[in-house]
Amino acid sequence: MTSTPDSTTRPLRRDAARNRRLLLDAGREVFAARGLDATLDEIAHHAGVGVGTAYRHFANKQELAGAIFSDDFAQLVGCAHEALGIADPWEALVTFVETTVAKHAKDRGLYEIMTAPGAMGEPSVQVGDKVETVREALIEPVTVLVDHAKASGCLRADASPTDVAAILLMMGHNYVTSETVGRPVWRRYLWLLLDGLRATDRPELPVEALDIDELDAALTVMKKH
Amino acid sequence: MTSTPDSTTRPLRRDAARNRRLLLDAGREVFAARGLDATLDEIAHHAGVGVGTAYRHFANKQELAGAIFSDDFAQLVGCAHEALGIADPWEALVTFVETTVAKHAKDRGLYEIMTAPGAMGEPSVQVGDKVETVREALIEPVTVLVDHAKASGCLRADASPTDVAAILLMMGHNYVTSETVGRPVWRRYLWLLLDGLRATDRPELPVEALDIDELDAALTVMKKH
DNA sequence: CGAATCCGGAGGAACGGCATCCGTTTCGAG
DNA sequence: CTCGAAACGGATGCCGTTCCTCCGGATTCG
Repeated sequence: MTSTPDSTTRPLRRDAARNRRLLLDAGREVFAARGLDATLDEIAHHAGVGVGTAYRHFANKQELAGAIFSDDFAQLVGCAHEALGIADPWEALVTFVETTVAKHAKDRGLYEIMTAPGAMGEPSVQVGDKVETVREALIEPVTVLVDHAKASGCLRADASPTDVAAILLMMGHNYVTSETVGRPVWRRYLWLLLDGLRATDRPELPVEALDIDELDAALTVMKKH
Repeated sequence: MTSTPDSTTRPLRRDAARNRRLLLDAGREVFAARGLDATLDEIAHHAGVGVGTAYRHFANKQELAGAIFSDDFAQLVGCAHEALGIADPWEALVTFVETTVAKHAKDRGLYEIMTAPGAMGEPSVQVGDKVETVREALIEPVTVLVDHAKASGCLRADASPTDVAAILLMMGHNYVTSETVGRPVWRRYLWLLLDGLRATDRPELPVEALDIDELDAALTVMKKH
């Protein structure tokens, strides 16, 4: 009884710990570069370990992805709430959108996992005491952000929180482009989209925005490639 | 010598002709619905014929796709040139973009083939006497459209013809959404994008537009999924 | 009617990803 | 230092996909 062996937290052997870290790092890099459909083989090789090792540490890709991206999720949700503290409502909204998009631009895996719900083991975050989907956790703050911006008249009145999601979606195409041309072209098009969102005596948008259920349905269909 | 047998144009047997037509129709439908990566097997089955028949009529998917989409290409290029005849420069530009996008919304295959250069046997059109890529054929008229709109002050001064391409690209996400929610949501976001393009004392866009070569490079990379 | 032509769909070949298994190596407690 | 437990690694098998061929039998048309 010198060391009460805890059934849940085993004291990992040194090599095991090292390899686990190597795998996580490699996973981060590879997912960021090639997206979620990178192979565990690929990641293991990149980490300099065998595939078997990878599978001993993580039951499958989903688990690895979960371990890797949960931080980013938390950060993003945090950012949304921080943005609520910004005085200027337009700046608040833009800040959130821009940092999110910036993260996506740097990390293809993050974009894909946030964009393909349930595709990779239902991305989730700790918010307070309960665990939620990232999207669930973002709905509320984004709604507030949008409402404030509309109330203050800087965001067009016919905008909707789901429009933010749609924009995040649409931006996807620009990340690959930006990488291949070696210039953050995505900023141009984000700007363009945001300019479209601005309120300056613009005609009303022709079709009603998505509601949350529709958005979910749409995302779910998309994940099936 | 009653009927000089032409080596290039054989008089197709009746059933063969019928099946060929069936295949083309089925191809149109299936490509439109499921995109370019539909299987020839799928198309054949949908046409009510065997796979073998499909492969006797078309060496592969590319050939079938070519036969199917060349019409649309021609139409689109035609539309671009017609738009040049419209008096109001903004309306001219919007007309072209909107009809193109509308076609894409109805036909996922068309979107994909125009968006993934060389992915499916280099899409081409007859323009006058020479054969060009659709994109090649569109560059010139679109450039003129954009220039006119800028000159007349209705299009923001920092817009570029490649922005039109980028918009076409970005719109891709909205078609699946529109289908699944059963409402042409794509119109909303096209509108949003166009509103972003409008000229009303807007801050200049933060990053320079793509040039043609960059656009090509980007598309080429994207086609590799 | 008969020869030329076409049909159809079972199935072979090639591929790529996922996950396992087991002989070998490394760790670390005593 | 020794030895058993733990971890390693990658060859290997499995499975789902897609592409395309092949050939006995049906159709067409002169």
